[in-house]
Amino acid sequence: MNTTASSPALSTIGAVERETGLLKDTLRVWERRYGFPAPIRDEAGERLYPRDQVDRLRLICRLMDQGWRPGKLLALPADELDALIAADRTRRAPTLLSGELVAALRAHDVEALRRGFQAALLEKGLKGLITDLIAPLNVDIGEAWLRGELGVPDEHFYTEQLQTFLRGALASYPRPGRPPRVLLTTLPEEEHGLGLLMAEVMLSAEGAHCCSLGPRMPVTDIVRAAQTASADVVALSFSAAFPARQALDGLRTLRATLPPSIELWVGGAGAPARLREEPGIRLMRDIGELPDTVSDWRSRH
Amino acid sequence: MNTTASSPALSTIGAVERETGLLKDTLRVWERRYGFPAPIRDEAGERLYPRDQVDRLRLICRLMDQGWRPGKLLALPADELDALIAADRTRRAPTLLSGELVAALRAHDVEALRRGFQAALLEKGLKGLITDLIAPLNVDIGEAWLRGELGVPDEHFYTEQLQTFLRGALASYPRPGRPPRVLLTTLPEEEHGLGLLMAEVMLSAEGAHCCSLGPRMPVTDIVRAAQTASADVVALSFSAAFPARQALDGLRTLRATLPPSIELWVGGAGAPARLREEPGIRLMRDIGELPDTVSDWRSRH
DNA sequence: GTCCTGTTTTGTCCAGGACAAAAAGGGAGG
DNA sequence: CCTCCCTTTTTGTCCTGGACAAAACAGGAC
Repeated sequence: MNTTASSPALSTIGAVERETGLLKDTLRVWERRYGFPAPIRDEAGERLYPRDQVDRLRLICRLMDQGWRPGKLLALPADELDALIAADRTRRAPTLLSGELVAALRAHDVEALRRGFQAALLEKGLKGLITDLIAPLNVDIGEAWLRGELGVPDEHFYTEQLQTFLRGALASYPRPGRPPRVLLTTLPEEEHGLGLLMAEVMLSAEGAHCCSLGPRMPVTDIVRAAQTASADVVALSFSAAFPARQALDGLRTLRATLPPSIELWVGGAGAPARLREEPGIRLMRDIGELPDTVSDWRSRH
Repeated sequence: MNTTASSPALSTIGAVERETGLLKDTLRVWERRYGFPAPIRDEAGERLYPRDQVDRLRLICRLMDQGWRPGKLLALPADELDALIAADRTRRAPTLLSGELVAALRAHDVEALRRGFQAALLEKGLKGLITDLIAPLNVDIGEAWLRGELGVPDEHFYTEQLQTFLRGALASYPRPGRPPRVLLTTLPEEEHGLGLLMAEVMLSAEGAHCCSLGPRMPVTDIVRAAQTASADVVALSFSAAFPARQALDGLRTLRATLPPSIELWVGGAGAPARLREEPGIRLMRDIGELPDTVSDWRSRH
């Protein structure tokens, strides 16, 4: 087992920030308040975080994503933390994720995954593939990751293969599409582009004209791009971890800046539910609603 | 009045950090030492950066990427800075970037771009497309962006379309490949995946077996993944902006941790030149070297 | 030219205090 | 019982100004 020397045994506070996403200030204030993490110091008095503490920080981040509060977790001794992770692991039951698929992911078996996608495509068609297989699969994989059954590389590997598959489908679609012209992107703080890609495939399958800008687009630029591309609709996606408040603010600004004639469609697990009441914004709770929304748009034009 | 929107007239220091990549500490120390940026303060005494200062910071970052030193730039009055940018704009002449292509990018014309790629593919083949068109085009587009001829959305749009095109090619490749088995990824600090994708296409064109993990992979996980996927080669890519020192450190750690039987190939504009002398690491200055490197590997096995 | 060495520049880190935003808790009223 | 509103606690982010190490530069010797 290769527990030595990889991703250096001691990390500076900056490295830990980059690795865990926890700001330097947060790391320092946790240490002051809760006594954890407790990095050692170099000759100059600078913090050096041992790898096991960084690992534990990662566990803590996981549990926080599930609603635990830092105060509780940081006060906990290491073994109780492990117990919590273990408890959580048993609580969540895998639903769709078959043993074969997990095996394919863990072995990084390009072929097996491709075959799986391809088979589902033939059986259900492209839209069915996304709504019935990919969408629930993403949820399951996220949960399996939380349970610790899948590692970082497994998840990245899945994302890559899925992307290649979906983009392959996209590339072979007949172009150009017909209205509505849809501009797809995410706000600057949202870096996940997979939901966006799924939406693009669904829209293309409906024959819509798609123009994706990928993730991380400033509001000003979205507005400008929507105008130069003469888009009918701007579609945004939010992943689960996106802070609801930020989403709401960004969307309101965007809605206020965007010409009223351009519609604003929003989806993804992180799309704030409060959006229902927001005027001029169309919220989709499920990616399966996309085709109907397109038909609806067309009947109105 | 949108106080916390995505690109508001006033940004907090944290927002500026996320937007420009300059650390909070750096922003504060610049202010202390050079008197710029000079944000206003809210009632609580917290910095609020006006948009024009953030824009100027972005200009400064641009010039720094070209070798200017912050001390010079920050002491400069605004108009001289503009003059510098203008001078730079004239100095660099566009080489390959045709007027039509610029137009297609700015209009976000999906079709025109696709047709361009497709034509080049038919004429030169996949490898030729990448080495003769895409690789120099990337450089040109980067420079056009520096000159201010292309905006953020234009560049994102290009990236998206190119990705769809390349992945489409990838999806239609015969599988599985034959040895070497190559694992592709980037270090955690490197988020650009386009170079990686180009490499994957080149390798697939050579018939190699590729397994891409996408960007941002911790060293520990790279090693583990290379072993579980029984890779013969780990290939890493670095974009131009990557700090040379960090690259060198990461690569040395990786080389030391990776079993000696697994080769380490490195490429991209940000791959540090010093790597030449590094034992056990194969540096490619140009993506065109990839096929020869594969042949060489095969003749050795 | 290339290599080495001293100097300047530059980025990152520290401590410990402050405060605002978010979450939790606790009634009052539908 | 749930929902709304208010208070308290928790939590993250920002502040100052000092320190220092790494990188870039400049100058001199070979």
